[in-house]
Amino acid sequence: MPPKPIKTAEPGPLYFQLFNEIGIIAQLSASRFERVLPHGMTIAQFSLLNHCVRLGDGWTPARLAAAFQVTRGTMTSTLQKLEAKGFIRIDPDPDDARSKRVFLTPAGKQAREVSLKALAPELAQLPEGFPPALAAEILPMLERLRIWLDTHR
Amino acid sequence: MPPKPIKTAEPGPLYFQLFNEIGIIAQLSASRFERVLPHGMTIAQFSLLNHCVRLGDGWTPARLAAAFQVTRGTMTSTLQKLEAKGFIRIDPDPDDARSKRVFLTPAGKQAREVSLKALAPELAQLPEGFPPALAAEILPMLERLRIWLDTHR
DNA sequence: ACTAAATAGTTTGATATCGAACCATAGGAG
DNA sequence: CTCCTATGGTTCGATATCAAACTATTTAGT
Repeated sequence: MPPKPIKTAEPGPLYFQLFNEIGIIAQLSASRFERVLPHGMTIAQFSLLNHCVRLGDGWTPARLAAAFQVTRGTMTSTLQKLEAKGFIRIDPDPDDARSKRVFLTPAGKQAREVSLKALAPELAQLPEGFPPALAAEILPMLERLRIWLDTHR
Repeated sequence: MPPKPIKTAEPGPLYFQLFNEIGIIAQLSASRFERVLPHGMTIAQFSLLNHCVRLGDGWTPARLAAAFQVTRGTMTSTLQKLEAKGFIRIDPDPDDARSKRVFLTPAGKQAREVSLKALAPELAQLPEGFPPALAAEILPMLERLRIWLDTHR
């Protein structure tokens, strides 16, 4: 049996631990948020409303699916839920008969506001355990990782 | 009513963005890993095998559920799948009649090896986009966040 | 010693998500 | 113009997960 090569370090376990931590944090934060969100409002639904408020609406479902890294099927489902509640309106795209456009309704904007208020106390107690400075520090690195994962499929 | 403290900035959006990135990375990495894992092997199953190899077996399902931050019901399901494939053995706990103990079988250890090998190429191309040094840098911060989220429910 | 509360594991019903198949439309290549 | 490929959206079946209810056992309080 060959002797173990003297590596600086095996990076495998490191990355594995990294993704493990990230997975657990995602799970913990999701369940935390969903607990305080108004009944029937899920993270996916709120995120979509939030996205449209912050970046403007009129997006196509396909672009929304890409933005949130979910399949188009999943996005169809999410949009149907939101439309059923009257939070969004889905119009045909005038330029492309295959496509559609998603618009917020006043009720949708209001639902987003309510959800935001419900989330606020949860976010407010976070800095005590994890200072905003730290969050600001790791955010660019996480972005970098996300972008790389996204582009290199 | 006390006057509003003069904040430097609203930390809300920052944290929101943080959890958003983390959620997307979790999703991307999970689907990435699951694509290369041997058929029928899920992240949850592999993680459990890996956990038992690295930290030793003989754990109770309840402790495993806590370690992976899933419900006991979910852990029951995962363990049943692994037991059906002959990758683990579940014995009664001699000290506590309510409890059980989970042990790896040789087949389980081997399945973990095979999965690890399947994962290796995926991990190997990661440093090009995200250097191990960066991973090592953010890992402690993520741990801190995870621990805080875990303890402060 | 007895009862109440906590804990371990399972089961059940609901749901969010995925992957694959499907149809309709758009855009090029010849 | 005609096909061929790419794209947008939907649907369907499978699955992993959760929350809640349930049984069995242990632990603690009185």
